[in-house]
Amino acid sequence: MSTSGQPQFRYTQTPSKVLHLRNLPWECIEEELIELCKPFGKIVNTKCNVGANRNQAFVEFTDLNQAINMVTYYASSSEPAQVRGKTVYIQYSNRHEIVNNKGPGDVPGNVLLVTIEGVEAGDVSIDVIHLVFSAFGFVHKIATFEKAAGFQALIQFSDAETAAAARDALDGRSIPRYLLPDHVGSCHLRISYSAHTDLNIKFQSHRSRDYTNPYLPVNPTAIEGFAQPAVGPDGKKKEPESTVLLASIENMQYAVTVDVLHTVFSAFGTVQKIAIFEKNGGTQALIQYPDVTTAAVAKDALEGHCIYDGGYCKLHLSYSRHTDLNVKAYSDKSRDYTIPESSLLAMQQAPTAWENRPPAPMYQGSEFGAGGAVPGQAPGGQVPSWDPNMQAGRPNFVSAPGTFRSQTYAPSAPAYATGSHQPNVGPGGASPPGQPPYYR
DNA sequence: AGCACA
Repeated sequence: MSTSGQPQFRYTQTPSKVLHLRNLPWECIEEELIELCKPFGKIVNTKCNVGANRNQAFVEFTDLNQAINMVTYYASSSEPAQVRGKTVYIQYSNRHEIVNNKGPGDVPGNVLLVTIEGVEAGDVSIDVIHLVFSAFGFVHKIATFEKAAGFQALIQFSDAETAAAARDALDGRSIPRYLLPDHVGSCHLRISYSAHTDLNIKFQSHRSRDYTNPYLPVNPTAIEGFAQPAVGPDGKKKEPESTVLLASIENMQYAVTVDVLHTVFSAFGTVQKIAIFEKNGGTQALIQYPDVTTAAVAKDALEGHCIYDGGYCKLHLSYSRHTDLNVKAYSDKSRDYTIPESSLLAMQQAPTAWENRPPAPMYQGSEFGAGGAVPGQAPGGQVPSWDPNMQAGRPNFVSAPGTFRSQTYAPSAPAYATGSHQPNVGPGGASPPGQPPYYR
């Protein structure tokens, strides 16, 4: 018989060596928490920018007495605890240790993963993204893509400091309205760190840009308005050949594993990579061969055939627009047979290859083979997994009014619409190169 | 200004 259902009342929480701090400035950083708390004892862990407004934090002392000292001190002090001039409210946390202090997206790096909420890929041009983020320093590269979380961009800066300045200033903010199409409501930026350090941009396109290499070839199929469906002599859509086959598995009464597919497709040559994913309620797989010829042979030989007798697991094959799959070397849904098993552990730091697709204008979807290090998708900052959402693309890609050729780069930075009230620019005292935006 | 979500 406990009274566990009883709510915690104010001022009656049991002491904990973990303190809960609230009303912090939203740009508060760990160092400021430590500065505030260390007079009372040793801090073993912190978690800042907690909550939807990022204005809460947790601080964990080595022992309970230190936490009690801090709480009692400020309970009777005439000077309230402050960070950046804001009064900070301190109480015991209802937990006794800080768990999971750093997720993958919290490990600082020079590449930001930006999720632009509430927009479609066509709503925010890469030039707008470039403009917004250039306020904090030279943007080396940008890659955009769509996945379940929404429209996302990886933005590469020179260093982690510049990236952090951009993140601190823009996370939770909106892109200024005048930079967006009228139909876009709000578009909040959610920014975390990517595990990438150097994006591999193969082409300048409406989805990717390498500003360090202006001579990088333009991918003509990736320019808005240029792409037209490739049509064969018979008037049907023509699929360009590829080393990567897309297999749709029909009537899948039995589990089809990576190993099963490897066995089936190895009959025609070396299988380099396999990825299995769900698409529209069905199961599909991508199978990569070293050359187009092998892929063509396998495609013709297996098309319409069943993996198991009795019409089970019938294969329908087409060429994928992927040219090089970016898959986890070893998982239950994917395999990279080109990676020696001995080096699987070293794969942890392997960079993502931003693969371009061959000229395949009927696919207006992403030309990239992988997503970024999305929290929850690439735990521990490991190699991002191949993203099944990339496969089908979006046939009805909405054209953005500005193509990348006609877009000019305004030298001045935009103002940011925000509900907050921070007059400050250049967070943390660091003065970013370029023109910092004003916030109002 | 009121408790983290990988």
